[in-house]
Amino acid sequence: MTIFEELEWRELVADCTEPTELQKRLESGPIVLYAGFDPTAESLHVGSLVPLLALRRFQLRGHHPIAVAGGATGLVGDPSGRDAERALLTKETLDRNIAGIKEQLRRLLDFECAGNPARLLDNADWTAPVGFLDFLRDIGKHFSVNQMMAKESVRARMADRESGLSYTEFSYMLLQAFDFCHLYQAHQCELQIGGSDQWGNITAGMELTRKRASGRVFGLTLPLILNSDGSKFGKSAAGAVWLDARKTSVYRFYQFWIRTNDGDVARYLKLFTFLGPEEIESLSAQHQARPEARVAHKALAAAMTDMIHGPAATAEAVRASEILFGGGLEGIAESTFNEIVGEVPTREVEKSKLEGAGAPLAEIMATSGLCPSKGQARKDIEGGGVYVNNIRESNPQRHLTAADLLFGKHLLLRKGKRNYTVMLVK
RNA sequence: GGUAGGUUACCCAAGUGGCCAACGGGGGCAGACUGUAAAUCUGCUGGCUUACGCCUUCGAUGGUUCGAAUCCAUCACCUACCA
Repeated sequence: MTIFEELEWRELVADCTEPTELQKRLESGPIVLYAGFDPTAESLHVGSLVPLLALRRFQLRGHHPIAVAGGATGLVGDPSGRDAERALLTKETLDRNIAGIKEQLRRLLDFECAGNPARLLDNADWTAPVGFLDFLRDIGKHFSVNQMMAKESVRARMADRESGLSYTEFSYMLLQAFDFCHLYQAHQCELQIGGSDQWGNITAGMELTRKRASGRVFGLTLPLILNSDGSKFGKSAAGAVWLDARKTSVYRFYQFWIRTNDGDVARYLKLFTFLGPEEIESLSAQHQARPEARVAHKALAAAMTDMIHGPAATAEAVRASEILFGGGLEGIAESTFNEIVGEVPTREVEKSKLEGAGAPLAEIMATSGLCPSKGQARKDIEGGGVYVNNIRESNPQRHLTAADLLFGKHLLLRKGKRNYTVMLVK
């Protein structure tokens, strides 16, 4: 299977310029390719994994990947796929975001391997030194406003009278086009990959490269991942699922994948893991035979957590999940329980609160963060959605005392099926 | 600069003097059924309160009124048309 066939099999090709020519080029020898990552937050999220892993897939086949951090483009803001003007990021925020993202890119690509190590570049390096007048003359001259207006990202915003489009964002595609052209000239980069919303930016870059450097380059876009029910992939109740363990704990990250819809598991194994056709076939078959065992879900969650957080952290997340979803807590050993402390969100509570008559369960639920307010906590308790040490507690008058503590210092609070918090008494 | 329209809860959106903490939809949370799935059905969805009830909220500020999301004035922001 060639790299292109692999991408097609994984359903990773949304669109591609001159597919036949590109395939020929890919088979004729290693190619330099790049993908850009916008520093809109200090961490990448699971959605950004698609292009990033695509770079890695190319690297594994001997090609030369370049990850570009958008130090320059991030200052301007990409209008693609956005229905409203972005707030400009401050330079300080941007610096912090870029630093965070660079670190994550470093972990997922191989920068050390012999032959085709990955490279990490920042487009501010070649964009910042260019003066405005030079940019207008050298780059702007190659662009037709008529064509720019026809691009989907621009047209959508022009059509939407409510939001409009600032000159700043309108210019974004020139910056990204300049990147491609620069990378072609400086690093012989012949292919840009990106999300399907990047199509307009990519083709703009191809055109500029052709006009300005007489270079023939290719573009390939990856699909926007949607859940089978049409909702956006990568959003959980708490918001985006981040790669940074400080923003999304390892346990939550693992749980995110575990809870994948049945209809999506096989597809996600192809999209996000490095498992081959045989392994994925086998997992799918096992899932079909015994869906309740969720073998494929576990394989997906373990593979992803391992990829992002490493094997040791994965083992802990798996273990914590087994304990919490494995049944009751009766007879559980303290050492076993301790494995979930810290893995699951953990909060502290004053020991004095639980003395005497104790503290109202509703209040503890609110301070645990599981319920947004005491009133809501009371409603949740009455509705049967609250569990203390994994036993349902439906009396809103319930008070918690020292007698409820596990091992003299812990409370395991749960709301709904899968939201846990450990309270640590101190 | 002129004219017209708009700003309501997480989002969309109804409400044009008291029956408004504010219709409806979406989203979210919870329950039932299950398999930590999907679909379906049910409840909840400003805060405090066991409850009666109290408090804060309809762009901002001030005013009219027994009473304002609703009327008036000023200001801010958004949109369209004109210049």
